[in-house]
Amino acid sequence: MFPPSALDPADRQRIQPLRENLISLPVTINLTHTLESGQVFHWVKVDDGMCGWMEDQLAFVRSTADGLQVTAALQDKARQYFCLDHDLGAIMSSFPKDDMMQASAKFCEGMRMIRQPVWECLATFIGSAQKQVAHIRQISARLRLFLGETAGYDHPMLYRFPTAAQVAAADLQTLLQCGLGYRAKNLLATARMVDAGAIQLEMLRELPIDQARQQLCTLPGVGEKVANCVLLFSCNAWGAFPVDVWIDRVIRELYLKRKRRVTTTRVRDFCRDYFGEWGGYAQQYLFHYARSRYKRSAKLRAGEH
DNA sequence: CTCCAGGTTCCGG
DNA sequence: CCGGAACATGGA
Repeated sequence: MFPPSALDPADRQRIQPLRENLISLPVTINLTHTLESGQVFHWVKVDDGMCGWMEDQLAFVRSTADGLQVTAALQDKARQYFCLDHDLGAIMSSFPKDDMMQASAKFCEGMRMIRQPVWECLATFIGSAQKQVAHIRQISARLRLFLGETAGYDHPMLYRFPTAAQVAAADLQTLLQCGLGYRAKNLLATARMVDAGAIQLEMLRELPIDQARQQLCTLPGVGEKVANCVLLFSCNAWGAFPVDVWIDRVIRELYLKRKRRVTTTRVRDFCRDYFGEWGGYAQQYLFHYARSRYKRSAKLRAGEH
């Protein structure tokens, strides 16, 4: 199985400093829901916590009754990364109280949004098209191992995610070996455009959401769905609402069940109007709940929640 | 083996 | 704007 599900003994020893001087940030957070719900794909379990990159810093985190624990030196980074400035309670209460939304809120209690680096998010989601979450993890691990810089650890996920320049300098063959399939040429072309300055990723955060989305969609392999993932997960656009196959099913079967001729345009407009300015959170909760339920039961059907 | 996965792009109605 | 089909790869 790739990547390895656990750290080898040497890595466990090496990350020990990250587990010292832990402080508790008093917030509501469920790390399993937050880090394993398809927002990010690179965290690895270590004992009772998890290890992974918060932007350019490798960290160990764990949740306890006191809140989120992280080594003191990285507390500011953690506040930023896990969006601890967001009032989860206020956000959740801003959503309609329909059955599906309430069931999702209950199941995903403590799930937070993550502020990701723009390039890493963009590259990862270009590779996510028609791929299972487990496979997206595999691609992330191989990109790190083949193209990223080592940080002195053995585990592939503890290598740095390759920069746009590093991906741009790669050949197609290497990207194919990462398991990207037909997405390889899109990632390569996008990396080269970013590296050449055809688009300023950091500037996207300053633009109105529609302009930012328009720019993102000029990149090969980036359509509306991937663009919305980038906007939501890395550009502070909390109303961005990615519609993937799961969300599409949820909306059509639960929210627009009696409607006729439900087109993709109509699904998109409904989501924007119904869930509001924090809709991205609602989307992530619905996505995670729908997938978790599917794994246990047979099929997504109205009335089962 | 078949089916499907956090889609995008191109093409004819 | 809308529906279909092609596009690679691997887990279930």
